[in-house]
Amino acid sequence: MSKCAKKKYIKTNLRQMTMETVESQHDGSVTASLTESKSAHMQTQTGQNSIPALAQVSVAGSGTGRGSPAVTLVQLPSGQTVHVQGVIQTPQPSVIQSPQIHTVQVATIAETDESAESEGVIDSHKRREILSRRPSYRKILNELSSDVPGVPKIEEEKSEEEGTPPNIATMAVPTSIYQTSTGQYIAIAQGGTIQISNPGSDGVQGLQALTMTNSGAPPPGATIVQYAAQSADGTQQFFVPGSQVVVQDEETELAPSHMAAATGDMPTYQIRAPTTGLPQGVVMAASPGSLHSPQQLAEEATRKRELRLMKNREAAKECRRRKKEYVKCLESRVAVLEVQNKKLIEELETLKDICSPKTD
DNA sequence: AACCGCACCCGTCATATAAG
DNA sequence: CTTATATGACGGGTGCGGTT
Repeated sequence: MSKCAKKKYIKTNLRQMTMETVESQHDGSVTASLTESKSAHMQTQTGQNSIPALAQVSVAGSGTGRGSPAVTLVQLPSGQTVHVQGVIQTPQPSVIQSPQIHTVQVATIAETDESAESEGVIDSHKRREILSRRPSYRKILNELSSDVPGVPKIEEEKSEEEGTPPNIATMAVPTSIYQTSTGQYIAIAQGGTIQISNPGSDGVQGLQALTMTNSGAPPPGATIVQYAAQSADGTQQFFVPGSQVVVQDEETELAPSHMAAATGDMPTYQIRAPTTGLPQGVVMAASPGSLHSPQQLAEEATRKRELRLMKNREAAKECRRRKKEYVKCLESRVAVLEVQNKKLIEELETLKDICSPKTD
């Protein structure tokens, strides 16, 4: 294993471990430990505040070791003491449990000592089956959000606070999306707008838009874009319908008046008459249904693959964003539960002092 | 300055999960 | 069942701060 790989291995395991600890706290009966990678593990005991029947319990002694199930001593208001075992036990695959399941489990265990233990075993099997289907972060977070007021939910649609960047994933459904031989993406919208997304840059920042004002409205489904990686003069060319060529200027050359200039640092483009034949490196993409030769089929397959990669790239970004949000949500939840737990413990101590006079 | 460890980010692949 | 989407895992890159 190379050094880098080893580093990755350790890093990944650490993250997995911390996440599992986070997950453990969802069952409510184990310690909550949470940090993604800052490794400032704060350990706390989560309160059972959401269950009225268990409003007055003392939680003590918990095992959090990886590999040893967490056992928590819960003292019921009646004075009965029960051992509550953490539901999630290593080396169980990483699972995330919703608070609802946790509620049921704790309530069941609290009934009696022995029956609770036996039922707990059965329940754990059921739970494992349930938990083997890992819900998405969106669902988890939304569940958490419904529990904790003030925690924003992850919406299906992108929030507007992100400034609605011209993202391919969120823009009005384009007529066609094409991938060039150099990895750039060209999306042609219904209105004749050409959007060019550069790989390597953030899909948002790398997006450039062209508006064709004289393209003559090609029939839907018949758009053909031909792209040249770089012509001899160092420019980039896009061949668009109407036997025209969109040429990316090298630097700050002003775009002609017959096309909308890109704003800011965006490169400018010109529509020129096509040069002789197709330049080398041209990728021709056609709408489905018009394929003939094996070469075109191969190109179509490549295009599909690139499209899939692009989608997955965006999905991965979104997934990471959600995961971050999820972790933040858990962190805030832990903080809230810590405070609540502290209060409950203090309250319990007070009640103990009041209700249990010394029997000496 | 060079090196190292760490944290973070990204793209891709494989696969689990959801949707149709 | 098939297809689309979400996510874990992995490898690679970058930036930063500490150490030599």
